[in-house]
Amino acid sequence: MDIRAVFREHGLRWTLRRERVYAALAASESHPTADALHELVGRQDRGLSLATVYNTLEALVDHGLARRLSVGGGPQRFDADMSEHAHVTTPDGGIADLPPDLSRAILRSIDGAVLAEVERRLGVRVRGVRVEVEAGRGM
Amino acid sequence: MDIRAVFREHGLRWTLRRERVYAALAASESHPTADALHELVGRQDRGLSLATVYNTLEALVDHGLARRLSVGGGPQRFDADMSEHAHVTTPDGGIADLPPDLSRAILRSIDGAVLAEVERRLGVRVRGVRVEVEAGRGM
DNA sequence: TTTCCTGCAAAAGCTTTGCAAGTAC
DNA sequence: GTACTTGCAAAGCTTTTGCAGGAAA
Repeated sequence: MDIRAVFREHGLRWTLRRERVYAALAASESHPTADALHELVGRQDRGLSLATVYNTLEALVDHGLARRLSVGGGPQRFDADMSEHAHVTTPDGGIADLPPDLSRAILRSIDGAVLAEVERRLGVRVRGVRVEVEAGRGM
Repeated sequence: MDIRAVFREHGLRWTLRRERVYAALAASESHPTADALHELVGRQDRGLSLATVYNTLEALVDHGLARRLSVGGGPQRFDADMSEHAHVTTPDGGIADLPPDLSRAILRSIDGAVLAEVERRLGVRVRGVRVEVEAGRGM
């Protein structure tokens, strides 16, 4: 599907730079940092500035086309996969998707009634649940 | 219980500064940042440097007396409550504990068999599962 | 006595911002 | 034409580090 159309649907102005950053993010498996994307896209597009990558990522997040992943410590990582899915974090600071079936199994097992109770007691709306499996080294 | 003894049990050298930082962190409900702790403890202990707060927090984390909380964006937050518990994050970047019973209900509902499957397929050891409920504004 | 901790100041890393010029709509 | 985006450079904020002196074990 045309990226231009995706942007338009999300109320985001199209530019060639944004398209490239978004395409690279969507194609990546590794939940890259802004710097990694700058490096990656910059190989084809020499003039791309790091500031534009940051601005683009913020625009993507604001318009619901990407997520910020919270990792303890290091630079921020981004993910263009907006479907509900869980992550695994490794001791060296890496982060990866859990295989889709396991992701689903975990997320489905969380009882909706408990989330409704959270809403009732805290007076908030639950937007989603983030699940991260912390992996230690070896077995 | 004596903080000195807690440190010793965890193989962490005791100093008055560390005791104060740890006590303040343990007493806090708000998952403070390093800067917030520096400000808080610094009211009683004027000479405390921010570098020492950072060093202390790192030592606490390394010795299993505190956790680093990953929040998207802002400065790092810390938590001295090492029991398995879930958090709620608010749209303004805040983070709070879920009420204990709801925490338990969510964490217990995650099927151990699925985690065993994660270990088998990914060849890792599962150290824990982080759960964060994302709260939106109002209801 | 040995090893580690501390404050200070400087450095390093990540992210945001101001501005003038350029581009999407 | 208007409003938003861009690159550049500078600033801002968070975190780490080197070092000389001091404190814990």
